[in-house]
Amino acid sequence: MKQSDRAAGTRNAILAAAQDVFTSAGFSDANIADVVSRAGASVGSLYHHFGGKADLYLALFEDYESRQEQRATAAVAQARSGGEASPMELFIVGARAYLRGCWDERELARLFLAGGGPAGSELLGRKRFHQWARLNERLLGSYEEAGGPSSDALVLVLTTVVAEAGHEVAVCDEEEKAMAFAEDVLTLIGRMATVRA
Amino acid sequence: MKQSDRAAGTRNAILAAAQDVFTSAGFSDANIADVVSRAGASVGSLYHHFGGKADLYLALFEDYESRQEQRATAAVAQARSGGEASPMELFIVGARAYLRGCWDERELARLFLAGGGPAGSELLGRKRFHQWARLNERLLGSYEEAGGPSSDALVLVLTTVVAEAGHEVAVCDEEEKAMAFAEDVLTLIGRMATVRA
DNA sequence: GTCTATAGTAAGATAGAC
DNA sequence: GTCTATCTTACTATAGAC
Repeated sequence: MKQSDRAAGTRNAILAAAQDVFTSAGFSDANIADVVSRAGASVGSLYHHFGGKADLYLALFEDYESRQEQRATAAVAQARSGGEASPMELFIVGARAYLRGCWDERELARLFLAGGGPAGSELLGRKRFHQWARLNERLLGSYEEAGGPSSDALVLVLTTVVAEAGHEVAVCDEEEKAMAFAEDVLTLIGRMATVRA
Repeated sequence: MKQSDRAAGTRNAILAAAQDVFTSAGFSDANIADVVSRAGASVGSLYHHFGGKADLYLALFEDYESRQEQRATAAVAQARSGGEASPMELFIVGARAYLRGCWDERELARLFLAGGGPAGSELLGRKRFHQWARLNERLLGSYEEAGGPSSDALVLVLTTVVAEAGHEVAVCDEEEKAMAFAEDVLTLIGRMATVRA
C-alpha cells in the first residue's frame, strides 16, 4: 500500500503542476521540463503515469468536464425533486450551476475555452459539446413549435450561449460582475424560448 | 513590370497553396515544405514575401476577415438606403450576409473557427470579435431596457450566436441545410430581442 | 526575386540503471 | 516506480549563389 500511495502522490503532484504550467503558458508553449521540475518529479515518471504531454492535458480536461457535468446534473436533479417541472426552468438551473463552476474553476475554464490544446483535442471538445447539446435536446424537447425554428437550432443556440457565457464568466475579474453577467444571460435565454402570442 | 508581376504570381500561388495545406492539416500540423512544393515555389521565396509560417497564416486570416466585414457592412448599407430603419432588422441583415459568407468560404471559415492558429492568433481573433461586438453595440444601442438584462449581455450573446452559427453553417454538407439553419437562428435572434409586454 | 542547401534549436520521447 | 542521460526528429530560419 505504501508504494501505491507514493505513486498516487506523484501522479497528483504532476497533475497539479501541469495545471499551473498549462494555464499560465498554454499547451504548446508549455514544456514538460517545467511541469516535472515544479512537481518535484522526473520526466520518466511523467511518462510512466501519463502517456506524454498530450495525454496529460487530456487527463486534466476530462477531470474538469466530469466535475462540470456532475454539478449541472446534481442541480437539475435537486430542482426536479423540489417540484420544478418546466423544462426551460430546469435547463436554466443546470446552466446556472455550470456557470458557477466556470467561475470557481476559472483557471482551468480559461485554458480549455481558449482552445489550442493538442492535436485532436478540439475534436474531443466538439464531441463533448454535441453530447451536451443532445442532453439539452432531451430536456427541451417539448419546445418544438409548428412553423417555428427547428428544435435543432434552438438547442444549438442555447448550448452555445451557455458555453460562451462560461468563457466570459471565467475571464471576469470580480465575482459580482461575473454572476451579474451570468444572470443577464440566463434572462435572455428564458426570453428566447418564449413562444410569442 | 514583368518582375513585379512574377512576384505577385508567386505570392498568390503561395497564398493559395497555404489555404489548401492549412485547411486540410491545420496550422501546427501543416509544414512549410508542403506549402512551397504545392505552390511550385521555394522556402526562401516564402520567407521573402511573408515573414514565415505564422505571418502567412495571419495574412490568410486578415484577408478573410476583411471580406466578411465588407459583405456585412455592404448589406446593412443597402438595407438602410432601401428604407429599413429598425436596428434589429439591420443587425439581422448583416448577420445574414455574414452567414452567407461563411458558407461561400466554408473552407477558410472552418480553419479559423476551429482555432489552433499560431501563438497569439487567438488573441487577435478575440480582438476582432470584440471590435465586432462593439459595432453591434452601436447598432443595437436602442434596445436598452430598464430592469432588463444589460446591453452588454445582449450584444455579447447575439454576436456569439452569429459567430457560432457561422461555424455550424461552415460544417454543413448541403447548402440548403446550411441556409435553413441560418434562417432558424436569425429567427431566434429576433425573438430574443423582443421586449415582453 | 528566387532558389538550394544547411545550420540551429528546441522539445518530446526512450533506454536502462536503481 | 522513479530517475538521469541521451536520442531523435522535425521544423523554422538563414546564408549565399544565380
